[in-house]
Amino acid sequence: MDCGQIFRWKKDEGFWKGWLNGSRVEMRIEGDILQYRAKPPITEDMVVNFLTLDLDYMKIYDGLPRDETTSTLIQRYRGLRILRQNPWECSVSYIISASMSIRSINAILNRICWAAYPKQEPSPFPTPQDFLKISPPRANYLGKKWFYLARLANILSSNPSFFKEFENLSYLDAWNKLVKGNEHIMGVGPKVADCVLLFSLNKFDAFPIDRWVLRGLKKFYPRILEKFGKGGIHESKTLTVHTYASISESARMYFGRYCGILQESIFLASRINDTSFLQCGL
DNA sequence: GCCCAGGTGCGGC
DNA sequence: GCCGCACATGGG
Repeated sequence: MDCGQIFRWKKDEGFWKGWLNGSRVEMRIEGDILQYRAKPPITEDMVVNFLTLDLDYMKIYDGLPRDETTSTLIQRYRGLRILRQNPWECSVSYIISASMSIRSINAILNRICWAAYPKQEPSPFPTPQDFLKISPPRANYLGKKWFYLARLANILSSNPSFFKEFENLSYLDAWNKLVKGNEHIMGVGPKVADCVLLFSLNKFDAFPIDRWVLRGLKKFYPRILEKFGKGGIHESKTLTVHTYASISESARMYFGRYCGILQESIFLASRINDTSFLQCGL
């Protein structure tokens, strides 16, 4: 809930509190029991869907490779799940996320929500229509990103089912459409596209590669990267679309159909040495 | 002040 | 196609 997959959830009095389909939800785990508190528009099916309780993670783990590193990661992060987010909110979050710290992303998203609905506290995430009504908190706030968010909001208000078109596509078709096709969204590059596909469009074979995952692959799975040559991939330089797609494909070949689920473990394991991350308490 | 954060679009070769 | 750069924000 607070490691950067989804944003704006807070732990308070033992409950994780956040938003689901525009309504307030609180949840916690007591022993083996998952409890949630929510009002009528929220159904149990929604909670089940949000937490991907329909997925059999034990079966998914069984399908992952048997090497020692993978086994260790599975053990260490057992219980870590992919959350099914709203595609619009997810896209906004990750368009903003580019080259930002997770803390900043949270702060910015909270600010946008408050700007849209200042009377509600805490504020839900704005609909595309309501996003278009707000003006940036100050001049040039977020720079070009603000413009990208407005473009996306415009697309969605004229075509609310924009993201539905991606549901029946294979991962690769969806990714190509988002990154290169006519459906390209400004601000959505190779990595953000993977996050949107994995976290909101059911593409569990998406494998987002950010600086942490790249470091993690280098450290934990050097063989996956070896075909790119020694020192062929420099951390400080951004990957070209071609190289990105190639590494992503290698990961998919090695980890299989649910590589996206293991990706989250690699992300966390890679970040665990980072001091700013230690404050998260994971 | 300087470096680093869940990268991307753009212009110059 | 690849490379280098600007780009906002906020914490260490």
